[in-house]
Amino acid sequence: MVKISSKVTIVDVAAEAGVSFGTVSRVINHDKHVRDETRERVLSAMQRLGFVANRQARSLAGGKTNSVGVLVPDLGTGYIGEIIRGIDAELSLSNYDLILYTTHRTASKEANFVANLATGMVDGLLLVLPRNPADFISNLTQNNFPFVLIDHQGTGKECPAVGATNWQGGFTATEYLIQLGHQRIGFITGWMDLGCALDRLEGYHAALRTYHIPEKPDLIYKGNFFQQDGFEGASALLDLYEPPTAIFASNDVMAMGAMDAIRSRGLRVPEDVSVIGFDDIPQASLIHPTLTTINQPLEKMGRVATQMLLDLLNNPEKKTGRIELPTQLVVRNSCRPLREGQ
Amino acid sequence: MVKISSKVTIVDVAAEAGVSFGTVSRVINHDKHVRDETRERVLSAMQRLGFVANRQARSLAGGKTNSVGVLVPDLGTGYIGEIIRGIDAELSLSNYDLILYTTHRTASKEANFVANLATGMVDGLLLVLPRNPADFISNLTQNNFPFVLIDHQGTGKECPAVGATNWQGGFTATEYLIQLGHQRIGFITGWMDLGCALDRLEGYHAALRTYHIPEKPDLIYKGNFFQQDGFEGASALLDLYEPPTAIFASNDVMAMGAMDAIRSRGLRVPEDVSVIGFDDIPQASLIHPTLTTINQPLEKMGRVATQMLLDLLNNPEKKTGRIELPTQLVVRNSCRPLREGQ
DNA sequence: CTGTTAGCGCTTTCAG
DNA sequence: CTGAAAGCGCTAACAG
Repeated sequence: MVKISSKVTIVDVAAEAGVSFGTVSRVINHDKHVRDETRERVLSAMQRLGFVANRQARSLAGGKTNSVGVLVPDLGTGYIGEIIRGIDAELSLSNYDLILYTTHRTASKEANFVANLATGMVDGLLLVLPRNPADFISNLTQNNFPFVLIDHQGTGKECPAVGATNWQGGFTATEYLIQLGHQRIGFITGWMDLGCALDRLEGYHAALRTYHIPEKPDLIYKGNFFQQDGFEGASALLDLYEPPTAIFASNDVMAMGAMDAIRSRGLRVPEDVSVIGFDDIPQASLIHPTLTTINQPLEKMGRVATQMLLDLLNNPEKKTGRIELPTQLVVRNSCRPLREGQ
Repeated sequence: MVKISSKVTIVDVAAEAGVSFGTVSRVINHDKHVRDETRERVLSAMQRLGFVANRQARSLAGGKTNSVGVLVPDLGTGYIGEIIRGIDAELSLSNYDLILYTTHRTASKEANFVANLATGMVDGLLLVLPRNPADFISNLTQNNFPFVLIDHQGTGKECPAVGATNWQGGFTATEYLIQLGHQRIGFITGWMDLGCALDRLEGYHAALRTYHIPEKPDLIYKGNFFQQDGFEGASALLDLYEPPTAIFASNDVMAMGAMDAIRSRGLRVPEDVSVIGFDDIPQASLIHPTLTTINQPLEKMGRVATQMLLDLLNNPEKKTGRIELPTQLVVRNSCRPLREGQ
């Protein structure tokens, strides 16, 4: 078992191996200019003494921290958890530590965070769904500080980011509903300040147009990604003179809200109204009926973003743009073909 | 806006303020031995230059890192997310950073983690649901390394930990069902290696005894906290010659599995079978019907544990034992009174 | 109260 | 290839 608080330093190792501590440092840093025999001797000394390099000291001297900061808005939903899971997985492969900052969606926190950043606490940054990234992007870019945005539509500027094909997902979901025979398809939007919400809506529009289905503005309800919006949206849609036979919610949480609204009116899902979501969060397969939705590869997005960042850390000059990972239709039990006369 | 990568050091500040850098250090560390006027001068100089102390250096020199490590098994469920949320909230109040380690429930990761620990990466440790804490506890205790366990039954040793009143929760849930008129109450256990699972079962037994309801071993199904166990457990229970009229699952996820099993047999929740869970995870209120359950104050547990740790960090000698936070019945829609002749 | 002097443990030149 | 020396930015005695 590894002993805790082993205060073995390179000096101890050097003594044990009979070399200068500079040589030990070289071995630690995989410097080529060490004779194999010497390296072996040092390595075995390290082994014997149970040496573990002191990160603090390495950072101070070397000017790097070996840890990346991850800024997330929240931890409540499984959504973000999935992304972090991916980040963590990739990071643990590369000897970087993960320092987590939560903004709780407040601007003051974000500022505080930037200050921390300035401390040189981390070598790079992973920004998950930043609230208003514009503020930071220019600052970060100017200072040439490595960072990658996750799941946020770029603000026009070219900067490293990973997202999902939201437009395609919106299209696919709508198309699926159309192919099931639905024509009156309600849509509950996400928070329209976010590019992803916009793209999903665009995808919906495009599918409608592709299949020559008349678009009715009434069928679009403006939500904000919260469950309550789903409930209210579906309620409003069902109150229409010609209510939709299917509802496409911009995220799973709203889809759940919609399902509740539908049932609270004595209707059934999917018999009376089909519901499709977006995200494929873990609970999508846990609810009843299980939710048909568009899968966003959250975990993978975390991984890819991390890879991009590590790459950036190694080649600071490297230019990288936005990467979009494919979304995918996941058919479960919340949608069914339109019945006769419905 | 705070400038990034401001390389201002205490030396710069000292020059700007016209004092020695030692004095600046004193100001940073809230040392009382500084004349107010001097302090002001330094403070304003810091302000002007946008000084931010370098954590690495402070750590190296001062022997502390100003960050606490949080070890979690996983991030998939909202369960852990809630706890982290509490930890994060409390930590952000105290200028400590949170370094997250995920074990993914593998022993090798835990070992790796201990090694990291040895590096002196963190000042203290928050261990969320450790897999086999016995290995670490002795090691940590021997080295007098500050740590707090979260939601794990102590292994008999007295050590700082926070948990919930699982026994009480088990009792309350069962009692609630009994008061609704149920007599045949099925129980799906959690992973019995965990103290919390055991306690919940004990609570169930106690309630039955208290109300003089005969205990039938058949009504207890051994699960492992996974949804699948809930499904299989409920299926098995419903296959009994005298099936239960209510099912108490040791956690919400299994309760959801149970609900699925019930419905897949054409029965309804709660009309035909009542279901109660444990935890009150976020999705408990999102599913249909909403789940009646026992609330565990996850977020608060995180907060309290963090407070304990910070306390420990300040008074290393302080002895603290296990703290149990109250669980609470949350009545929603998955239970109803027993009908005549049921 | 404040300046000075050692390091903390390691990376990086710069000589050999 | 390897040793020696100079810091990284800060804390913590120790003198005044």
